[in-house]
Amino acid sequence: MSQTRNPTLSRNEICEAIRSDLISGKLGFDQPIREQRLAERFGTSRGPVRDALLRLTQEGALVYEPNKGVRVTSPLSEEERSVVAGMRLALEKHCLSKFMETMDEGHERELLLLLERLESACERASLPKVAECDLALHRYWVAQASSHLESMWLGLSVRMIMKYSRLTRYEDITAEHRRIVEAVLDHDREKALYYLEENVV
Amino acid sequence: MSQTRNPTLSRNEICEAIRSDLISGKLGFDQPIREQRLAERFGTSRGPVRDALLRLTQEGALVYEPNKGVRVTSPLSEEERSVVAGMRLALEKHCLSKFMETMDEGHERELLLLLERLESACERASLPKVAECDLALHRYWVAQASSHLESMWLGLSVRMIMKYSRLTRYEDITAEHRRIVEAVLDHDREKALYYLEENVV
DNA sequence: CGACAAAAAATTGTTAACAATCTTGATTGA
DNA sequence: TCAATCAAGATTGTTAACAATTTTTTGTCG
Repeated sequence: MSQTRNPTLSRNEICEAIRSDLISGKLGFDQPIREQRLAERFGTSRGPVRDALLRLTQEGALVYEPNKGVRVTSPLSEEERSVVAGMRLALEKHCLSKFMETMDEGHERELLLLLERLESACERASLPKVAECDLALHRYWVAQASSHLESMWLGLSVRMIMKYSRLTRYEDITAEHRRIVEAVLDHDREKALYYLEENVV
Repeated sequence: MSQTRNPTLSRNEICEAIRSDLISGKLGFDQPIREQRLAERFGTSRGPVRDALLRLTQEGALVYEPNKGVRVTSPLSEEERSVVAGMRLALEKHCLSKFMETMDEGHERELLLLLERLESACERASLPKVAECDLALHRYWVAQASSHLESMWLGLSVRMIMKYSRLTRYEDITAEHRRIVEAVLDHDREKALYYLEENVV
């Protein structure tokens, strides 16, 4: 999908595109990443590509070694994973709670749209898209609550979802998120946070 | 101290130097940052400087706007601060605990060295140095426990300490950290985590 | 004097060329 | 055959020049 020659994407778009590939697991762990290849793919020079790679490195999705470039980071251990999941949950609970306080009709429409996309991806059983839509939905309320917290959340979440379970059943994902969104639309804070916890941990 | 013309620092060193300036509060909030000036200061071209700025942007210490460069990020709200503090505490507790399991004599020496530096900075009442040494000590056990978690921790901590209280009493800082380190050297896990919590929150 | 417009300066964004480093494969000698 | 050495290629690191954009200054008109 992003394999086609896209003429002149901005730094940020390049970053999102590579991150999407990482989330969807197109790139294996420890696989090296070549700047020139990416530059050709995105139709730019190596400069903007380097910027994007550096950013993903700081995010933790890539690992950098001097004079050797970057490679896909190794998976989190179970221990690390559970610590990160706890941090992500705390962060997201706060953001969802805050988001619900200031939510208007536009937000509600957007929420339903993102949920629909996720369900559509689940129906097509397209794992990369499912992972992407999953993150996009969660990211929405985090971003609305605080741009400061959004970037922190992104780093945590990308790392966690890179190991997105190949075993998860799609109907579960759909159901879990539908429950959250419905509680949010009902302005039922307790229920929303409860379902969120079930989903994240 | 880093104002002197340093010939050819690596990307990482440039990043650490700018981060140090941010921690010590040399740069005011919303103050724009010019690439050319930094390039001259570090004796390189704009390329490596851009890399460093981009990295600090992802870390959350700087904010980027297209065609306008970066500026120092605005302070966290009290709410955001408390969420971030909680995340940092959870992360650091896990790391300190893990660190204590595999600690050897070399680690203990390093710990005492870092503590001495912090106390020395407190005696000289040099706030920038105190903030830097404070972070360096905490960073040590986090880095030893997990390089994966180190970068996450760094982002959280830099943001928090950028608002390092001008009111904190230096003897408190010294005492708090001495208590933690002593408990660590005693292999008293419970006590170490307890004092850590008192210090971070 | 103030508001608007145009020119100038400053700054960021991108690129291509070159330097430094690492990797690979062939060659040589024991 | 095996190991060490060296050369060739590939890759990353850095730089300077140029393009695009923004900001500041200047000039003009009402």
